[in-house]
Amino acid sequence: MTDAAADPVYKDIRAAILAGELQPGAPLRQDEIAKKFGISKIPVREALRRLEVENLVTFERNKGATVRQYSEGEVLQLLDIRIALECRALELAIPNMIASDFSDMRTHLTDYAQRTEVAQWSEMNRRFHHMLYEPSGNQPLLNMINDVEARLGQFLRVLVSTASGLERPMREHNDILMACEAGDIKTAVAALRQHIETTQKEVAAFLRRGG
Amino acid sequence: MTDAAADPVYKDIRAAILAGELQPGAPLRQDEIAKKFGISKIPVREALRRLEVENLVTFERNKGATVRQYSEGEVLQLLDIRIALECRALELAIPNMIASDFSDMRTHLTDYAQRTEVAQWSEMNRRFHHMLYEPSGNQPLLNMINDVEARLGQFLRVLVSTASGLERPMREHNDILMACEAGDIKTAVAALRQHIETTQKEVAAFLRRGG
DNA sequence: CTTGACAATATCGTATACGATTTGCAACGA
DNA sequence: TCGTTGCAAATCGTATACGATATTGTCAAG
Repeated sequence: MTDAAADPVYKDIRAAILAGELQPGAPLRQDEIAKKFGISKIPVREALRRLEVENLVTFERNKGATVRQYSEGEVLQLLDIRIALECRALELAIPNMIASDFSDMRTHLTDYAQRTEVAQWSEMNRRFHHMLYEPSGNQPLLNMINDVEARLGQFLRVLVSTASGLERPMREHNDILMACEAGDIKTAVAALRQHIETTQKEVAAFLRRGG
Repeated sequence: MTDAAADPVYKDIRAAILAGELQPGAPLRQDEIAKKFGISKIPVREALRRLEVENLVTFERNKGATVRQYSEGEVLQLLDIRIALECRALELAIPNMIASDFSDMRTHLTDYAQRTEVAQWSEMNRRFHHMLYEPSGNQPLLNMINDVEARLGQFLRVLVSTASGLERPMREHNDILMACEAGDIKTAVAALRQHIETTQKEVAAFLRRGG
């Protein structure tokens, strides 16, 4: 973060992994990356180590770094973590929501519903969820949600564009938002929880069929 | 982890921070650490960067690393995260608990109650909580709980030995364990939640009095 | 005595260099 | 043909070296 040379490397590689441009298992050669950015290996290594701690990259001694591959079980476990973090975030956020928050979210959902490009669904979905949690004001919590999101990213992007269509999530998003507007924390949290649990079931089914 | 030279540095400094030997704000000089371990600065930097991503250390450009200082608000927010993660972990763990888990926890609590050394309370408390969550089998979740625990460590160690005594936590621990033995997820989670919320209130009070 | 400018020192960040390990390939023998 | 062995190239991990930046101490002017 404070590190001039490593920072662009970190950002670029991270973005490439999240966008799916770098597939799991892809090797990340230090010299190659260093040359590309016109720097030495040392800041490159620091960027890669950082991604390692974020669980996006794996190091093997004397073999270097590769884009991390998640097992099926881990994906389901990460969704359990999402349930924990996001339900709590929503619970904390609802009492802080104001009129403009609701209208922003409504606008976003309307926009979302009209998008036909499958590629954008994933990003818009992500954005809606974050709008729900931001009023919590709990930055460490929001950061953790982002981290988990990043780890699941590759996987869910594929899933969203195949398994679940647009209708079911949209309906559930609406239900959650309505409960928020009513200030009904219990209902909203229950709806969010079910929303993520359904995703979890879809992932499980997707994997069973050999995704 | 895969990194021979940096690993001992990482472990040592991390342990020193968690044990409170390195106070928040304390500078971590690279050359000094390197000499102490008989290595160069480069692996030292990697160890420190790793601790930075774990939020235990802060870097300032051209000023180096210091042990991170948490603000009062952040401590309370981290406790909100504990509520999220630990309640979920317990929920997932209870269905997997077997007789030996219960007896291990009972034994531990009995042992705990007889300790008179305040210094040990914090560690025994930590251990009990982890025994509750381990049967969840969700390793990524357990790792996150550990991370949050580490960030709160310095703070709670002080608190446990001052604000709350031994009686109240022990009673609550007992309540949680009894609900687990009864297989009553709802009651157990509610009790755990209240347990952490009480800690949160104690921290808030402690800070208000200028801890 | 205080304050500001400047020099000396300490510390950091990273490029370069090099030994260590792994990987790819080719020559050889079964 | 196929598996082995050994060498060459690729890649890694880290020590050393050095320019850049921050910190500290000194001295002169006010």
